[in-house]
Amino acid sequence: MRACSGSAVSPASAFERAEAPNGRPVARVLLDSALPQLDHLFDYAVPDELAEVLRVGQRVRVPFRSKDRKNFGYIVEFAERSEFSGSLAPIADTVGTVPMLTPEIWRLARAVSDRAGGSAGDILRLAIPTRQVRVEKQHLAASAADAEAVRPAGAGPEGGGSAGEGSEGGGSAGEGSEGEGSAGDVSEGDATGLPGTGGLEAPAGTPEAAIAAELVTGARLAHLASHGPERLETGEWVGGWAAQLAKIALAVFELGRSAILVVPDYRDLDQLRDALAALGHEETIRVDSRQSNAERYAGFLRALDAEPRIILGNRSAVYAPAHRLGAIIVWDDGDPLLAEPLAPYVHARDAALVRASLRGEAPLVDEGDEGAPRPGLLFASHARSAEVQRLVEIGYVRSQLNPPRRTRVIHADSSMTPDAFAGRVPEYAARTIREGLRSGPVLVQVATPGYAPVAVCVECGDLARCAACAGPIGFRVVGRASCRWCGEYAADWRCPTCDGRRMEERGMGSARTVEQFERQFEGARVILSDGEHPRERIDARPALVVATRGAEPLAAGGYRAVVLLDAERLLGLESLRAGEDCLRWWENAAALAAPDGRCLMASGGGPVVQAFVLGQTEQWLRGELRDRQALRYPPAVRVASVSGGPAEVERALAQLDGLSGVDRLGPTPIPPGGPANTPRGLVRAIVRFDYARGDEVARRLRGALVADAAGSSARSRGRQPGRARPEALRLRFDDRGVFDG
DNA sequence: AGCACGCCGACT
DNA sequence: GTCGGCGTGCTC
Repeated sequence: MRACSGSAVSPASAFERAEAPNGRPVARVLLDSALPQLDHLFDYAVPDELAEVLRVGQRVRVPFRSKDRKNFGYIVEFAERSEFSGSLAPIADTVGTVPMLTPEIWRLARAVSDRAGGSAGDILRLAIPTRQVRVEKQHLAASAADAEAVRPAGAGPEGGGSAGEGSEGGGSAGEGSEGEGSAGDVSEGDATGLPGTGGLEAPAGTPEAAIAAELVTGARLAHLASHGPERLETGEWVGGWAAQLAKIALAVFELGRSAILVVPDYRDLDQLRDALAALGHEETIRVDSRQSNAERYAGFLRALDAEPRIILGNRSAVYAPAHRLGAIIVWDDGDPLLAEPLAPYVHARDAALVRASLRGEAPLVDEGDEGAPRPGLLFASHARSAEVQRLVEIGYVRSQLNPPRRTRVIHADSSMTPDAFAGRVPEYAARTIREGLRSGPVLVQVATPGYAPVAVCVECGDLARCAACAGPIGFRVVGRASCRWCGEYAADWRCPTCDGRRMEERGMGSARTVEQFERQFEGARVILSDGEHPRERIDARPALVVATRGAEPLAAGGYRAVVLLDAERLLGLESLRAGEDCLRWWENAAALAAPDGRCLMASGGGPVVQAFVLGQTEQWLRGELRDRQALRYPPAVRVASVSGGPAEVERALAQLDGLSGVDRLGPTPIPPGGPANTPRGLVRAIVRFDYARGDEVARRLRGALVADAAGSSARSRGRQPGRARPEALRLRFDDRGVFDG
């Protein structure tokens, strides 16, 4: 029935499922606008001629600012009466017939933006792609044909859906039994003989099925994935994590629920897509920043259908609409790619947490998503983030107990290899590399891309700095020195200390490492993979792969050895998260080794290296979190940065007076210039607050921002047009970089 | 962003 | 008493 047989149940169209005015004369509309003052619902009259075609979630054009100026927006709800004292203007027009904003996504956008001090419209821009009329027509024609083919039996649009609803009733309360019951339905579903479901193995009884069964009852889990690649039935290799998450997502799907898989980058997407395809699931909806608009919109429309789907995408996939969402699965939430660079800068992890906490309470129409229980939440990774560790420690997320399989790690510290450098690597590491190369590929992870990260004066040895911006000079390419900040070539460089004219390379970038390896391991095939030229996959033949962190290719069968270089350099990065990031980079690299391969930590020492070598990363993380608790650093507390003109910032901070659990650092001047070319005279303060205070802090700072924006039109008059006021108040919540200087 | 409204100074 | 400039605030 419902699950895999989704398309056998004539699915009511999104239009039919959405709430109609039903005689109510008022429509509440969220306008498309970036202005914070307009981030609330505006009431409009439902005109008689549109009463039949208006639906909740629909895109509309409404008069705004004057009778004949029109603005786009979404209908969020209908109401009997309006609180607005003036007379209501009527909705002018509809945009298509598809209700694009589901009630769930509206509540999600509102909750997420409230938490981050931003506008709901900014979230909706991530959630809803731009409409493509051609794509929409195609989709509507196709689903009309589908419905036509199935409906004649006389089954109402609710037939299949409500059957599912019945067994779901106690879902959020029950534990395992609910999962078994539903899993039993699946084999019946297979009997419908639908295309695409034939080859699926019902994974009942597997650990993945057990996790899925928990997820659909609303469980929140943290899971450490085992190291090692896995060969798919198609012959392709993917990370074992991808094979496992694909099975979990598929098991959720077979319980009649949608699953959303959120991953950092497109290489992760490809692996999961392949793993799902190998399990027989080809209908995955992809949400990907590299897609064309038409592709994105087509996928979006499919996600709106009244059928469970597996949705696979990068950070904005967390906002995808989904029918009866059963699980949100986030892979490697510590990866900075999951941090949204657009306002209001909400991390996909936080959006997932909010989405998984929303329980449907709104009145339902038909078998709408509101009726479904809360989705489950799964954070999976090879290395836990401090944020998820915190969630585990406060008991909000449950840690999976089964210990992951881990590549054997060897530490070749300086005591083992007393300065025996024969080239780029110590002799012990060189031996490991040579041994590995006899039977397969070897991975060497290095800290820095390019040729050499640093240039120094040949005469006095001082660091070379850019004449234009004072940034550090390095060699991205052999012989070509350029500024690492602004990219300016250092052609006529002069040492400010000794007036020397020549500089030389210091340190080892990936390109220089390749150069050295070609000498040190003569005859070996040396392959470079870095951010600029990433290699996604390599074959099983012997090769020495030099990769920067995060750009390691997947090797068929896994690497014979994984060698981690430059630990001191990575740990020396001036970041609050340096230790946590290192553990993630190292664990992810070690996971690429073959089951009988080795991981060699070639240098370094100290607690982080020790934790990695001994496999005691959770203990280290616990200690780290305790330290941050004591220092009031995130994620033990939340932070918000408040920047702008000194007066504006002071006004905003004054709103927080008298709130307990809140303290502030600064304001301090923001240095003008820099990478973002900050204008002179701006200041920034950092507000730290307990999680319990988050709603209140966001509400008050947001209030200050709205007031500032409202008064801004007056103050900005007479200024050069087009440019935003530089001293305007800016808010940024939970910025991971605030303490990194 | 653009428009209306109101407060205040200057002028027939 | 009234016209109009400009600063302020609202937009259903």
